[in-house]
Amino acid sequence: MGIMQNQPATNSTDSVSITLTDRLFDTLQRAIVEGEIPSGSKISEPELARQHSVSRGSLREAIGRLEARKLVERKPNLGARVVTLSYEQLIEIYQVREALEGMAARLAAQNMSEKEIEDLQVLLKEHGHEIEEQHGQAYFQKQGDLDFHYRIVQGSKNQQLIGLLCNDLYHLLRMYRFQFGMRSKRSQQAYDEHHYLLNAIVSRDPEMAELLMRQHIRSSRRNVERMLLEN
Amino acid sequence: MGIMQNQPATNSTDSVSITLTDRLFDTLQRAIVEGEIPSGSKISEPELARQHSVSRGSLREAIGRLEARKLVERKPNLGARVVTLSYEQLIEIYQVREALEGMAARLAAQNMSEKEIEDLQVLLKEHGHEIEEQHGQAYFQKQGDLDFHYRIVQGSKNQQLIGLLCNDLYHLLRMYRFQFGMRSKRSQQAYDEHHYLLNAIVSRDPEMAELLMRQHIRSSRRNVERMLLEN
DNA sequence: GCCCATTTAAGTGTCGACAATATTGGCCTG
DNA sequence: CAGGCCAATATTGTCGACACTTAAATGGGC
Repeated sequence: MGIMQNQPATNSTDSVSITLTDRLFDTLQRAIVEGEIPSGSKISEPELARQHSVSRGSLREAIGRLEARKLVERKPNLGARVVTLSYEQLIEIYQVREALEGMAARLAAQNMSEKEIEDLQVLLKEHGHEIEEQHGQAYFQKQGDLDFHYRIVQGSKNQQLIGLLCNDLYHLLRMYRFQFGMRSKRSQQAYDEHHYLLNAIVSRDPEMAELLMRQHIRSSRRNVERMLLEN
Repeated sequence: MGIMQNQPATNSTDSVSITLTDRLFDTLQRAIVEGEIPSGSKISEPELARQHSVSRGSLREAIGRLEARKLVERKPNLGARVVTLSYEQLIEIYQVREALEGMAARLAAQNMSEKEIEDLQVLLKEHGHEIEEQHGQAYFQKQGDLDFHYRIVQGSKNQQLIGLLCNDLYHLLRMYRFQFGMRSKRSQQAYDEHHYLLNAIVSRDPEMAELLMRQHIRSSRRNVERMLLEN
């Protein structure tokens, strides 16, 4: 299901021997991101523990990780609450993305393998077809955009960058998209921008790649600003 | 009946380190950053727990936070190891810093208050004096540089940015500085670059501020590259 | 009826113990 | 003597229980 499933670094050998806390963390993260556990609500440790049939200790470890990813906030002796989404915070996230993904694009233009670039071209072409078929309403804004960005980030080969974006920021962003119902309405433009960016990467032009990625994200941010001000 | 639980918090002047896990986390983080717990070494939960007179549960929560800050790596059923510092990873950190702090400088040029800017000018002037007095060997490279960057980041007013830089990256960087003995030898140049950057902020020129910050960090990275290649 | 102190309940922080998994050392076999 | 299988040990994962803090409820005085 999830395209950027959380598979911490060692994504090879054993996929079953995951610890209980890990599974619990994944479950809770998905529940929070998709709004199943409402934003801003308090988290009762005994209740959640019973509900998932785990010990409070394990649950607390999972909550700790959620806190590290800024999905919940915890105050001593007061408990944890799911983070409350605000307009300002969303803008902040876009600013951080602009900086980090801009750098990712720069590095990707230098470090992506020829095969990775080819695969990305194929992926982009598929996106184009889907937009034509569905007039850009369904798939693209939902998962395709993240897909494309995800590959660019991976292509940077910078583990620090990859960790920050794929582990910390993307889940927060996904949470906003779910709960604010952010359908983009500009799939065609986004597709074009992806195309230009990919061309810069094909040309191995880091400067241009960073520039285009930053413009792309800025443009996306402005779109969000407009959309939220309409409500 | 009562077991001696309460320990009147002797060692540090922490104002509000309420929970035990918090104190333990601070202690361990410092120990790791300063190399007291060697880089790459395995962390034995029973031993550390006994050594610090805490339960294994509390220790595990602290380790979990250290893992979130990428100071330790943990593999299921195998335990945690202090992260091993590598040349490549340090370069990666500098690339991330270039992106994030560049954005921070851009935002700081827009969002810093006049008073914050004045204070920063005072701080920079002090740095200048210290460089003259000590020929730039002691204080500046050690804390002054981080001090300056810290204020710029705060001045961005972007909480996401502040969190990423001051919580996640800052300690990793400090760890490298400690263990690689990174004395800069270019305090004068760094001071000049700080000066130019601050001028851009005074002029409220975001574009220029970001450009100068990125050049400053790139220059710092190249210096590190030279230094490490000499060994 | 309202306010404040005190008691009561609920929730979080911390601990020690048990179960599952990995590592060490010894023993047997070739 | 080497190498691999197996028991014994140590370490990690998980659990339930107790201590302390905060929130809620109760009751008495005005």
